[in-house]
Amino acid sequence: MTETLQPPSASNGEDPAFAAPGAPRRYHHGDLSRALVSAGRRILEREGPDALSLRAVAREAGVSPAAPYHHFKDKSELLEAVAHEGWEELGEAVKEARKRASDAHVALGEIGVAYVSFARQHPALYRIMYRMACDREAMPDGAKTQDSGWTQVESAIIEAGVNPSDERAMMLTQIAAWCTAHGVAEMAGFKEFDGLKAAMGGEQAFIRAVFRHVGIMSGQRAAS
Amino acid sequence: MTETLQPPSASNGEDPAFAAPGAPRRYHHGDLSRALVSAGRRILEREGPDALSLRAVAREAGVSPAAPYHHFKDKSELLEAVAHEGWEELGEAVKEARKRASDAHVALGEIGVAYVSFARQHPALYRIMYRMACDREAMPDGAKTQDSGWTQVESAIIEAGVNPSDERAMMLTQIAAWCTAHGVAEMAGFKEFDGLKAAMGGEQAFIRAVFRHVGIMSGQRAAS
DNA sequence: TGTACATCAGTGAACGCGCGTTCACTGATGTAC
DNA sequence: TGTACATCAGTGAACGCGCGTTCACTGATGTAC
Repeated sequence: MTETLQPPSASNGEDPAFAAPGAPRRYHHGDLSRALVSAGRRILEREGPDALSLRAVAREAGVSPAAPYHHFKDKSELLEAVAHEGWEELGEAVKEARKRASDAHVALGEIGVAYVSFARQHPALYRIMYRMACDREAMPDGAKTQDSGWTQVESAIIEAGVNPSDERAMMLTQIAAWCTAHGVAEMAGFKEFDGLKAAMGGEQAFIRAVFRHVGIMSGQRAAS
Repeated sequence: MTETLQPPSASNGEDPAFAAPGAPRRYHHGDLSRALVSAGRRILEREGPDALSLRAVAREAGVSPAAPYHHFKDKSELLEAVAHEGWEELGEAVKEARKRASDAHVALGEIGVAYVSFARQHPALYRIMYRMACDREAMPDGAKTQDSGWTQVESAIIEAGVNPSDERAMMLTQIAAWCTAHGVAEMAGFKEFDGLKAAMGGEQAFIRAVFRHVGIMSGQRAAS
């Protein structure tokens, strides 16, 4: 039995949490906390949000159902961690999009497209990110920390010409942007739109067109 | 035992499905199918979407867990029926809003506000309406029948000046309208917006302002 | 109008399942001397 | 450098629960004669 356990200086890479699937695992995992979160994401990707149970996550990580309790208070804390990672990556994508945008007037649009693209690439993850936010009826913490999507959008709005001391205009523009992006993100996959998507040469073009049509994200109304 | 059963000509109103809670029920229910749907809605209202199990619905309707199977193939068919009723009512609200709108250029805005108001008044119902739509990645059937929201919006778009034979513009405007409405509907409850809502004198005013800010729903861009 | 009988719409007990969580435990690790 | 021991991070069995669904059943209804 001890034969299957490896010494601390195992040869399976520097991060034992991501050892090769078949490789025997050490009794102490190394970084189970992180491994659980990424197991959760794998389940989301493969089986969707409804399959994301605590037991399934433990199973996927190759660990007993009780093990997660050494790292998370309960199931919801684990799910929050998964969602949090999602928001961080979404923030990263938004940041990149903003960097890419040549001028301030197209930045909001680029951000919107990046946002929706992320949601469409990780639909199950996005779903639980939002479900947890809706459950507490608040923006996710991860969306508002420094460098997060929220902050990025705030800067982009200012750069697009909204007076930053006009609190109401700032807030309304933020809200309008988020609502639009969320709406498009959740509905872009609907079959009804397949024809239009094809006619436009892909989903990316379709998303752009919807944003352009909505107006706000193109920047021209941002300074209303 | 037979004493608690009533003859067919019971005195508890014409619709036996909605008899007074305490009143003894006949063995044959009368309209269990409908009673189950409204029991489902009561559960949604009271306990939220996660509590909506088939057993809970049967319990709420005062019937054994097996009874629903005489009316619905399985759980999901029952949930579809609940969602369907939701879409019908939403369509009704949209229709009313359109009637109320004095001129074609404000109709889309009015529709948007009505849509969001419905979602906000029945958040749990709206949640499962949408969840089921997302599960099959398509607009709900109930949204597209005659007199439904979809049809109403279509007409409103035409009246607002979009050329009905320009399929792409029609479709894009439809999509933009739905995405926006959905986004606002799901996010309007977030705590972050409480301050702004209060400053504006209520949620209704807030919703209107967001739509105005987004642009599309005010009609001025509908004829792009 | 009364009776026999098929059909309808319920009952309630049971099935197997996967879930979240707890518990006493044990192997592995790291620190003090 | 070696040893004793506290602490950490796992195990695996068990708990009670509510779920969706099936089943043989039975009471109520409606129809044919």
